[in-house]
Formats: sequence, structure tokens, C-alpha cells
Amino acid sequence: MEQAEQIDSESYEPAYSQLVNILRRQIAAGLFRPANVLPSEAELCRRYKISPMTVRRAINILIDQEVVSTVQGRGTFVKPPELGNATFNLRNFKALFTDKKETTVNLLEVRIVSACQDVADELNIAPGERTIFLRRLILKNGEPIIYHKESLIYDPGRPIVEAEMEVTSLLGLLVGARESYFKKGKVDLIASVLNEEEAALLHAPPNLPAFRLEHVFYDFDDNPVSWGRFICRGDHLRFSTMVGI
Amino acid sequence: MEQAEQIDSESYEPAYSQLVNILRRQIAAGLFRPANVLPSEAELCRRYKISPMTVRRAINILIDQEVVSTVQGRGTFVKPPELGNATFNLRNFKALFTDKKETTVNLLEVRIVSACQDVADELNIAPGERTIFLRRLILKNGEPIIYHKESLIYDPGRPIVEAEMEVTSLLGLLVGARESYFKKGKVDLIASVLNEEEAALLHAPPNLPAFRLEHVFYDFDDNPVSWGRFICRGDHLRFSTMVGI
DNA sequence: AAGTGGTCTAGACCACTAT
DNA sequence: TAGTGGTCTAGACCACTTT
Repeated sequence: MEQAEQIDSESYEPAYSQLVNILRRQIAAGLFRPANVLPSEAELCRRYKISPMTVRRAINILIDQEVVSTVQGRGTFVKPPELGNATFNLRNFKALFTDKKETTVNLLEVRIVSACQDVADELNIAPGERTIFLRRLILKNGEPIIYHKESLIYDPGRPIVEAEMEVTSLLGLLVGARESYFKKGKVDLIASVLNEEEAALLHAPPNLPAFRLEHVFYDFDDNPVSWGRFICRGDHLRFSTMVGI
Repeated sequence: MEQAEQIDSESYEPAYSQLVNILRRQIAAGLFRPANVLPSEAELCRRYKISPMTVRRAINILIDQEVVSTVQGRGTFVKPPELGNATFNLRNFKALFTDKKETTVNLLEVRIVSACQDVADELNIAPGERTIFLRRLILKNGEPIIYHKESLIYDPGRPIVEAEMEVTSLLGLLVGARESYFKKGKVDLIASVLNEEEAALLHAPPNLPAFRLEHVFYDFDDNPVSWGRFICRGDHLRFSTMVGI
């Protein structure tokens, strides 16, 4: 039969990973179709001469790749691709920042201001309390593509405030290139259009479609520390992903 | 010391999962901070009286939760939360569909049409070839919230065409509730605004911010079979996620 | 040399499903 | 009862880093 592929125990690639790839290839080739059952784990052990734990590990990986699902006592089944379990990540968004030759960050404004109502709500403080307000413009090859506004809790005792002032610390938010005083963050993606201010800064027409990426970061006491939003021209950013194999 | 928590081998919850939760709680509580090193795997074996494989499994889960990272020979380190590895899923989008009491789908149009240039490009056929063109309106509590346009390869020999005609098959795309003739799909998320047609159908003003969710599905020969887009009012949909713990 | 993560084995035992 | 997935052990061996 078509059982040509074997696992090379001498390979640099671990056995479980080889098996993942073998099974993915077989599914992609149509050997197993959605709702079909895969060979049992015991059978896979025999075929590929590996132990049950190694087979199990491979299956577990396929499960959280959403390629198969298992039913105890019945078997392992190929899952059809579902639009509903597509996931989008910020790789494209991050790529706009990470090329340091092409990307520059302009700090437009840093001010200590009294929190207005909505900032106070987001940061869980009383209106009028002092916050640090930052505005940044991210340029790629000299062209502005992202506008960032951020409000930070003002607390002289919290070293993060000083660090965040630096323009470079923006990268820290994105790729966590340093020790962090944050425990967690909440991130929202919202459909938007450029208002007058944003359009002017981004050299784009008002009402251009845009993504708004809002973020709130929390410290280890679960208090919000930073609230901000990225405004991204819709014509410079799209999220793309695959479902299935 | 604070080593109160132990693993209950009688529990319904597997040991590896218990350890994942114990470590997550300890990190969330600030016991281990970003850039700190976790106890070694051997140490965790001793502390929790479990075998190396079980500890390893827990660590692997924390790794792909992006909570920790490992360096061979050095140790396991707590990762700071990073905006850049936020991922968005379509749970909110799916939720707009799945409540069958509140949701109805109106099939506005089904026609066999000659493919125009852009549809031909997407479906990898010659312009003028026959395709099936569908337009659907998804209503929640009687209010239109999503507009769907789809073009399908017309091939009498392919049973999917008949199945796709049914309005209910839209759900199949989303949750894969049936056997599938698709191998994979490509999904794009794009910032948009409503045009006149969309605005009229969705009872919304033109230029309202909107998400455009484009999809192409492929068969097992990697040929595109379906191309379409969902137009979603931006005020009815937002994507939200967390980073860190 | 000692300590760390990383892979793997060869079985054991359990829970569930089919027949 | 026989076959399936699911968990777990107690070690072995390897690659890497630190001292």
C-alpha cells in the first residue's frame, strides 16, 4: 500500500513532529477525508514503530491545530475546515514596526494631564487625576502609517512611567523585549474610519477605512496602567489566515 | 513556604492540567515575574510527586499559551505579555449566527452567471465561465446585520453545488457541521465602509465603518471552489482578546 | 561535572464505545 | 469482550549551559 513514509529515528526532527507532518500530508492528499477515521493509535504505533506516548503527542498537536478531533472509545476523525475557527494574529501589524531601517517613531506629544471622564473610566481612577498622555506617529519609509495615542497612570513610584516615556518603549509593548511590569493586557480590534485629525496626521483622506486597535495593560494587582489605541490605515493593513490544511 | 497546593491524583482533572493551573496561578499572583526562572522540571517532579513526562506536558502547554518560554540548558522563563502576539478569533462573529431563534438567513438571489474578471481571477477560471452567484442577508431579531455574497464554481458533477444552494449550508461554512468537500480555506479581514448597496440592505448609513471578511475555499485538488465576502456592520462586531494571564 | 530542557520507551491502568 | 482514546510512570539518553 501507500505506506512508504517511515519515521527516521536518526533525524534531527523529533519523531512526534515527523508523524504530525506525515499525517498532515496524508490528509492534505485526500487519503483521509473529513469525517473519515484515522488509523487507531495502536495501529500507528505498529506502522511507524514508535511508542504510544509519541503517537499521542502527535495526535494532540493535530487536535489543537484543529485538523482532527477525537472521541474516546470511537476514534480520531478528520475535521472539515471551518471558517468559524479562523484566527488572526498581529504578525502583519508587527511587521510594520520591526524593520528598524524602514520604520521610525515620532513622539508628537508627552504631557501630564488631568484625566477626562473616559480615560478615568478606562484606567479606573477618578476624573481629574493626573495621567501621562502620549501621542506617537509611526512612519515607514518616511510615510506615516500608524497613529498611536496612549494614557498612562501617573505614579512617581512606578518605574514604568519613566521607561514608557521613551519612544523605543513602544516596541516593548509589541514584542515584550524587556522585563515587564504588566501581567496581562486586553486587546480589541474595531472597524473605524479616519477622523479629521487622524487623516491629517496620516496624510490620508478623512473617512478612509481604518482599523482601531485598542489596548489596556494591567499590573500584577490587576489595576489598569496603560490605555491606548493604534489607528491604522485600512489600505496598509489586512489580516489573513488559513483554515484546514 | 507557599507550597500549599498539591496535585490530587484522585481528581477528575488530569495531573498535567492541574500543574498548568497551579503554575498559572503562581505567575498571576506575581510569585514568578517576567524574566524570572521557574523551578526546574526535576524540582517540579519532586514538589508535586509526578513524573518528568507529566511535568513536561504541562510546560509545553504553558509554552504554547505564550506564558513561558524555555532555553535548553538554562531554564524556563516567564514571558511578559506582548501586544504583538494577541490573536483574534471569530467567536463573536459566529455568535451572530448560532442562536437559531434570533437569527434568520434570507436568500436574496441565486443565479447562474458568467464570471466577470475579478471572480474569474479568484476562482482561477476563464472569464465568462459559468458560476453560481448567491447573495444572502443575515438578520438578528429581524434586523439585518450581515450581508454575504458568494461565487461558486458551477460544475454539475460536483455535489457541493447543490448543497450550497440551500440557505442552511451557510452554517456549514462557519461551523463545518457536515462532511466537507473543502480541504482548506483562506480568510482575510479587511477594514471597510458600507457602500450604497450595502448600506441600504443593512439599514445603515453609507460610510459606516464595517468589517469585510473574505473567504476562498479550496477542494482536495487545491482548486478554488468558493469565493465570497461577509460585510458586517462595524457597530455590531468587535474582536477582543487577552494577552498574558 | 553538574544542572537544565527535550525526546523517547514499554508498558500499565482507566474510561468509553461498539458488538 | 475487544477495540478505542487518555493518562501516567520511572527511568534512559541526548544536547546544551553554567561553573
